[in-house]
Amino acid sequence: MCAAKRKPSDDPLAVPAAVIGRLSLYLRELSHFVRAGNLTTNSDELSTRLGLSAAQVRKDLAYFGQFGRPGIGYRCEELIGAIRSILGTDRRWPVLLAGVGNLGRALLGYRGFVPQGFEIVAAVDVISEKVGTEVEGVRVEHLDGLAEIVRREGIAVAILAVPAGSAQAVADRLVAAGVRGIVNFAPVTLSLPEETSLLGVDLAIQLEQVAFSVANRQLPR
Amino acid sequence: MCAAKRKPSDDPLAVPAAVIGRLSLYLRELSHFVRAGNLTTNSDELSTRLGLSAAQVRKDLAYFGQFGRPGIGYRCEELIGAIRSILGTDRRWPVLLAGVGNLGRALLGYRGFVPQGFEIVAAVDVISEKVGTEVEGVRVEHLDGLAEIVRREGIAVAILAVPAGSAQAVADRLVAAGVRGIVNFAPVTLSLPEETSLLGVDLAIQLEQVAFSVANRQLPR
DNA sequence: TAGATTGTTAATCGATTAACAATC
DNA sequence: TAGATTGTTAATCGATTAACAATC
Repeated sequence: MCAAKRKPSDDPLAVPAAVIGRLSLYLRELSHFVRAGNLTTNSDELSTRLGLSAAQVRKDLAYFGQFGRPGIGYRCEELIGAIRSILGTDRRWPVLLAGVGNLGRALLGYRGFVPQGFEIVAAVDVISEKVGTEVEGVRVEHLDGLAEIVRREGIAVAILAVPAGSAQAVADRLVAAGVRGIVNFAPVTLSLPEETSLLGVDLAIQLEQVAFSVANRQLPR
Repeated sequence: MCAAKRKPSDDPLAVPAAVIGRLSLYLRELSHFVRAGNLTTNSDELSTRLGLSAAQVRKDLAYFGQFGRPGIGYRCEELIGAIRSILGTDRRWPVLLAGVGNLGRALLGYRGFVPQGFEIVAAVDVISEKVGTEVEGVRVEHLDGLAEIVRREGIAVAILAVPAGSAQAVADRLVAAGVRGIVNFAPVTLSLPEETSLLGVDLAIQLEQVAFSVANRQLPR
């Protein structure tokens, strides 16, 4: 009746989340290399730049195929294409923004999304003064129109930038409207169906992590 | 002549970075519990809420001491105080913002920092039209005044929200001015002295991670 | 007391690293 | 060819989990 829940470890094809995180970093470095005019790179250069081991870079990439040539290394453009294809960013992702506050507005104006394949094509809010306005070329619509917007724009991924108090309710509505992945900037833990991808970005927590590290860093001896 | 570099594993007191990350999540949940009127909680409740195991919660906390009572659990307020003390956020951290663009402005207006002990008390930029203005009650000063600002305000931690192209140069100046930890929002890998704490938050990468997860999620069978 | 839940140890699991044959 | 660097296997390391005596 109820299918057994598969843990990640049940799936022999499962790739550790940390590997996917590093894939994004490799992609970013490779773009810099290309901009610097480099045609090829290798696991040593890539790993040194990122503070990893060369073996780790090779192993990470090996989860997905053979992208390098012994004795030569990796062709930057080729590897960029491969990683984009793995991440799924070789195509364009229309993104919905929920919550046009301070942070939401900043995200609407952020230039870094489009080159990576993401474009915020719609924004929703509940404040009537905001609804109907246009911010950074994107029309702000009412939250109530969510399902129609998601269908109209073919949206799979949303950014949640609403106040903490309404984050869970809005997240539920996003899921109900068909959104399949959410980047959540509200400082709350969301409960969502397992099949919804969720990544939390808590700005205060980022500062906390650095503060701990500063406070506990041993001084060089 | 050159002191041997200590790897984290050399230090028997070293706590895994992942543990510190979860500490922030425990703190956030505990605040919610308190707001909901709960006096005590336990490793089961905390872990379920966060999708972890109860053993992990207990083990994480055990790195730092004994905060619970067998048969009872943890007193929320008490544990909050303990975690704040561990993270170093039981005191106020004055924060410097470098880069008053779209994102910088949003961060200046973000209400979530102060309750966690962080206050942006100064902002710097290089654009002369911005210098001298006041944003969200914070005066924007010129980057050239960095060292004096850091000294004057007693700043240890900075947020870097400048364009990618100038991030490394500005980061170098932050370090030279005495900043000891940086949260970097520019989509570049920074090279900084080992003793500087660094955390990168790349907004496009957050979306990439969710996109991968959405694209590769197995549909429920 | 009986029930609940901790802190901690030992066992398991998974991820990273080292090493090297294959090969450009 | 000699040198460089990959992909991959086996060894190591570290983190998570399970289990349970201690104890509120």
